[in-house]
Amino acid sequence: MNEKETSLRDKILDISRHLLYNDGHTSLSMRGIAKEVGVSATSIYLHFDNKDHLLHTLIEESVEALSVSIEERVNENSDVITQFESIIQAYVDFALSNPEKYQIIYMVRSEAMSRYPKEKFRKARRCYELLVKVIVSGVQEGVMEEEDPLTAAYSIWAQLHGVITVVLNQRLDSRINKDHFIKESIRHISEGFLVRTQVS
Amino acid sequence: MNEKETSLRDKILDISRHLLYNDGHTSLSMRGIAKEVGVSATSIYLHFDNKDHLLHTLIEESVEALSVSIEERVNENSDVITQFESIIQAYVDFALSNPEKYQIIYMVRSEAMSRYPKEKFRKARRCYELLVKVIVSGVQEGVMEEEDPLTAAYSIWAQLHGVITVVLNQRLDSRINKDHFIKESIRHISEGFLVRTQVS
DNA sequence: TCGTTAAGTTAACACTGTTAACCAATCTAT
DNA sequence: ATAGATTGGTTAACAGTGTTAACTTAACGA
Repeated sequence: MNEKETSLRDKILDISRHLLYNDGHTSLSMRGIAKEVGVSATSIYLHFDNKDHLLHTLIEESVEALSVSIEERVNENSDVITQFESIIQAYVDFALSNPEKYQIIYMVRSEAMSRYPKEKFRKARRCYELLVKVIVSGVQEGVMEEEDPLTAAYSIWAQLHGVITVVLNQRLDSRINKDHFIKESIRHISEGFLVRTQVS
Repeated sequence: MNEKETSLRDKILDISRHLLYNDGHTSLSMRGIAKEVGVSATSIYLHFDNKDHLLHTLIEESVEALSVSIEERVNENSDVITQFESIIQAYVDFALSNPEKYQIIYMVRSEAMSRYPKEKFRKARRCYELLVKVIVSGVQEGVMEEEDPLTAAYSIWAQLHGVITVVLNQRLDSRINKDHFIKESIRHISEGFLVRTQVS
């Protein structure tokens, strides 16, 4: 029965994620989730301590999915520049094709995040460390010039996050083509970190 | 009396901004604001249609302050590169020295923002247009190479926003020095848009 | 001085997260 | 096999939320 029927816990998570993404996180209510799942509101408390815990679990899920998605894509090629670019591309692709999961990472912010257990942040650092390793290799091979790879890695994530936020939150000017914006932004960001090769 | 005593409306806005920034926006309640102001909860409805309207007013205030702050700083010097850099610096400085106001622009997101009156977004575009003008000048003078200045402008804002978000939300690794991170990020971002001058 | 308006109030409604108390089924150990 | 504990669910209740309706009370103009 546990095989065919997905567990209540998972059902709660799935429906919560949908509601959270579609209706925003202030209108997300335990009662609303419960009704959608078809169960009593208090049943949720059998699987999650409280609303915070539920949200934190959603975030954790998303971070894990993002990490995996990036790790899958970067191992294949061994050329350091394409590794660098494929990490960036993987990050952006994940965000754009899993907006629910990506947004959730940053959506439930400030208030609930201040209560987010600190040790879970460390899990998210896997991505950072992967990028750091690539940057270090890049510096060794002379295609990058970073004195401080850790700072550089965080800077790249931050810039990418900004770009994605603007796109997903639809704060782009209507005159701007979304795909063009993304492509140009990625180009600028990675060019900002690669040593320029004199072309002409 | 209207001179010495600040209006109730302004008092509500001030206290709301503080509460919003300090306690997060889910724990911000009309009743809480009212209690802090020292007035009945329903009195707020005499000045704002509802909670959304109150939040939107806070955002508008902040956007206005940001715009003014940037415009003040960029007019003085006429060299196009320093103009470009001073816009960026002004944006970052505003965000870091007015975290309450800056964060509020993006804090009340997703759910409330979808109800944010569209025409007010246009007000925020003043910053963008200023930056676009500078980029166009930069291209003319040959210090930049942008085919699409509008897209470039949005890309810069987005990247800066990402960097600032990471800093203000304290999602930086503890091993990273904040000021160094900011300086390096700004450098990378603006270098990504300036034509490289062969130094050596 | 009467009517209108402005700025505030209290009472109430329909929500919210969360806890306590309870119930029924299932598993476990004697 | 059966008594006891555990599991997974329930309903009722509490305190707190946004918001509306109805009411007061003061100031102002005709």
